[in-house]
Amino acid sequence: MTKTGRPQRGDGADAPPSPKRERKASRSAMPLIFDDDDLSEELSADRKFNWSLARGLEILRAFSGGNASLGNGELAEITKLPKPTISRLTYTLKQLGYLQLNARSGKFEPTPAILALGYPVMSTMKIRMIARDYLQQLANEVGLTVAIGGRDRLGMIYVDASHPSTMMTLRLDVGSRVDIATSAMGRSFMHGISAPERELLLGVIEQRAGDDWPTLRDAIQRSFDEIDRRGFCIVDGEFQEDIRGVGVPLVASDGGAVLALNAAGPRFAATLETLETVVGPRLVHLSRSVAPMLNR
Amino acid sequence: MTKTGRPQRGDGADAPPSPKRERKASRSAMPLIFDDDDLSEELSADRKFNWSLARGLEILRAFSGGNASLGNGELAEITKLPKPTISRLTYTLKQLGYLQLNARSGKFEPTPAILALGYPVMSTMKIRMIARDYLQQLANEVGLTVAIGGRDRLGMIYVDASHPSTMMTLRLDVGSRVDIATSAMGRSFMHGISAPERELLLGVIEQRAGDDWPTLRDAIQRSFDEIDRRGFCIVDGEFQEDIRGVGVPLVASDGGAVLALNAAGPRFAATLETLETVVGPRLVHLSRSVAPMLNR
DNA sequence: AATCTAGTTTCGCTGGGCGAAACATGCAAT
DNA sequence: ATTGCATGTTTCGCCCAGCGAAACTAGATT
Repeated sequence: MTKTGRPQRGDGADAPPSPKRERKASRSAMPLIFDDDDLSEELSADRKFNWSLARGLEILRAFSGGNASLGNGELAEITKLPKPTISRLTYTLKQLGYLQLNARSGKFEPTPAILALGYPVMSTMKIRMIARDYLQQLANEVGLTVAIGGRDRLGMIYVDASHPSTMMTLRLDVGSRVDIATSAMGRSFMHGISAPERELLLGVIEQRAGDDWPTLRDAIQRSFDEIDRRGFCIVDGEFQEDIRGVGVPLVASDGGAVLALNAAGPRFAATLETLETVVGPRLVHLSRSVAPMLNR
Repeated sequence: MTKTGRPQRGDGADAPPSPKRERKASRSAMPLIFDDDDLSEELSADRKFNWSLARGLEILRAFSGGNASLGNGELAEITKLPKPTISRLTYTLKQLGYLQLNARSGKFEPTPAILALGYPVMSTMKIRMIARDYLQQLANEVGLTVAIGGRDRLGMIYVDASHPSTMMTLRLDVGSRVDIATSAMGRSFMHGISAPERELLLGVIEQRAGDDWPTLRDAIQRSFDEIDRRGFCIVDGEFQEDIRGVGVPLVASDGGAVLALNAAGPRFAATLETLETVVGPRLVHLSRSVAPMLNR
């Protein structure tokens, strides 16, 4: 969130000059990606874009940063919005039942009501009904978490996840977020989308990567090659130290939705060989079986 | 959503007089409950309340009405907002990645990104980590869906749910919504909250119930009595024909969060006697075990 | 009492958001 | 082609909802 706002109250006699505000011209209206703190740019001068809504949602997102509860001050910090604005938006969200004020700490915390927003997503995804049992079965067999994910900005969100009955660590559940660039799931997803979309995404990833880009680009390219060759890719320790996983694109046969499958876990849970000879092929098979059912 | 808006463009010569607009005085700023289409009232003149945000979120909620995808027209219908407003808000939500336009149907559908909003709720709820295995175990043993839920307006949202490995029907999952007044879970929740809050809620439920209120009130009272007597309540076929369930309040020992547990399924899955002698007591026990862990 | 920190409220301004109406588009029936 | 209907977008000018600087309030700490 940046959108600076408006100058105000230049005020009486010798008030300090309010900081200069720039207004940018909009360029495009592509899918739009942006990560973290950066909406601005594209939308600054878009007459159709409603900033109040965007800001409010950005507040809800702020809680994904690992903090269970946040005060107005912290929210102002995170979102870069002025305090009064935060105050009013949190007030609104509280009235709507999406946030509640923890009397003890004086901070806000998200409520179950927010889950209701996500329900339509989960319930209308046929795959979940269909694939659920396959996921669970595969998870148990290979001892890894098996999940379906879709894109959110520069991350992949777990839409469904099955854990093997044994695994206690690495419980990434529905709604979890993994990086799109360094995870097997993310790369599989990127492989599944159209070329222009992919280029757009990679462009943003490049920007974010900075100096690491050459390395990252090569790694991504290798994953793409793997998928071309045998349908799946393996990522070992790039997304997170000591985590390895397999990814497979999941593309609706009518070209509609694009998702991705993965199977992942701590290194000790699976050798690279197992991933290559057993898990990968199984995932590919799973993907082929459910892809035709994705069409609504 | 009602908040009528502003008159405009009374316009040239003999234009039809734009409809009169009333502006209401605000009354209170209580927790606020409202269901379905009715925010208005309380907030109309609240300087702190941001309507754009509320409207935008209302659009996301509209998809909970069972429709997987909705066009701007339908959304206008449902939310009672004028078309241009809908147009802009859906545009904004699309830009933010929460909605995507299905090219085939020309309608919007919610995306996985929305799940990311709910993740903080799920991840910070310690109970989920702790109770998860108990839930699953109980679910398998009694052959019913066992869930934890919190309130959302006049419904209860499943925060966690475990299905018995056998059950294929009635898969109410995380994010599912059941009525607060006619479900065992809902009534258990109401039993758990403070008296003033409860009265407030019952007031709204009364309004919504209309002529059915006397019957409903008695049924709710009976459930309250059951909970007083033995810790749980049983509801058979009130929430939904052929569904029966047991509910238990789940109150943090520090009085913070209030949730509820339930175990439910189709009638054939459990006799009333089983619910009374086995499932109920087990749920009560579960509630007692995890309640102390609710404090953050 | 003085200083910090955290949040809320005031206040005046103004441009962001608004809806009526006009326009565009798509599809069917005539 | 034309008309009609249904759906969605864009224009346009208005104006008040929302904004942020600054003042204020409330606690906590020194």
